[in-house]
Amino acid sequence: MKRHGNQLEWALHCAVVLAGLDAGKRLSAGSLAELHGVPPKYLAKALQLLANAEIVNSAPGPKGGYCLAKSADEISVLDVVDAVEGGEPLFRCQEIRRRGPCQSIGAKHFAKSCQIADVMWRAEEAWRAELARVTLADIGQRVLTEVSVKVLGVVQDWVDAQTT
Amino acid sequence: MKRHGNQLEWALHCAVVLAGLDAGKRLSAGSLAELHGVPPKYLAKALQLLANAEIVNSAPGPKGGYCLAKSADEISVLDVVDAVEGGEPLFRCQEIRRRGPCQSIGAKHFAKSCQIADVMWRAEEAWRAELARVTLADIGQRVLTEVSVKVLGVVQDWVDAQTT
DNA sequence: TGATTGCAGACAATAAATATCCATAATAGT
DNA sequence: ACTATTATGGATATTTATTGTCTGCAATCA
Ligand code: FES
Ligand code: FES
Repeated sequence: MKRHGNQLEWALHCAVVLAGLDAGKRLSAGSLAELHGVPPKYLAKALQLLANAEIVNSAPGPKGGYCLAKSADEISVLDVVDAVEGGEPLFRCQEIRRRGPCQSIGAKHFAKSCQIADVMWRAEEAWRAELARVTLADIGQRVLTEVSVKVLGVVQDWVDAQTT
Repeated sequence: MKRHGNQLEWALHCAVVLAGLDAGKRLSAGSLAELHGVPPKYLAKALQLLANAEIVNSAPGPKGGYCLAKSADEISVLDVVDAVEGGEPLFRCQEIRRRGPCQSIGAKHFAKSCQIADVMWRAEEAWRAELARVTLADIGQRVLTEVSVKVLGVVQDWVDAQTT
């Protein structure tokens, strides 16, 4: 089976699409999957993560589907990333400094975190800070000014057709 | 989102240990593996990546092993990360914006990169900048001041025993 | 020469990501 | 009340990435 891509990219795109939706309207997981050309059942899992994180609001039944749970300027890209990735760090330290000849040394001598992990985590904080600084509203803004009117029109028409 | 494997932690620790080595001395892959309590044959793969990236210098035969290829203040943490992870980006965009109802639109309408990928890559640049700012010498410095003398002594003695 | 070590590639095992399926519950329209 | 639509959560299968091992070869040193 074809390799489709990653949940994070899907979730971010869905979030931005939902941010551009008219108030009161919703899009189903199936519609969002078709729009992005990804497997519907699997995308539904990603959307569930967003729903659990209270980034999107879900409703079952006909006319159900997803919409943003709060205004687009209250949702950062980091919120979406953490929701999908479970907030796990990029760098995972397994405390290898305690092994080998050091494994007999008492834990009290290793109070602080490893200096190497420190560096990696500081960098990760810089990454997160950058993601926290951008909201879905910011991206929506840029999309409106930077994406060609042709693409914008096709997507808008298609979304309108789905939400009638 | 790509997460970092354990090889990175191993490689970083090895690099810092080599940075603290007396001039002219070397440590074998087996010794470094024992010091960190990791599988020797697999650690050797990581060390080969560092050697290919010309971060460490390798020598075969008895008295062989690894030492830094340049001075510790010329090697950034980013250099090691890129060597081990192959310089691949954390966020991989699969251009899902071109699928679904948009797939019939000509490629010329999609000239620039996706606004979402832009955000992710800007954040990644912040991460890389932070890693580029720190050198092995910086870490060595911090280790000397922050790690307990007990641990420092055990490691130093053990390294001395390996390099006689 | 024999022992030690790094190198490269092939291979096997394990973990993680990707993808599907199903049973259940909620909702809207009839 | 009935049906069609949709989200949810769990179970499961499939594919890919990571982790780990093995072997043959070349370089080095005593
Ligand atoms: S022990 Fe994990 S990064 Fe040092
Ligand atoms: S198409 Fe890949 S991030 Fe938008």
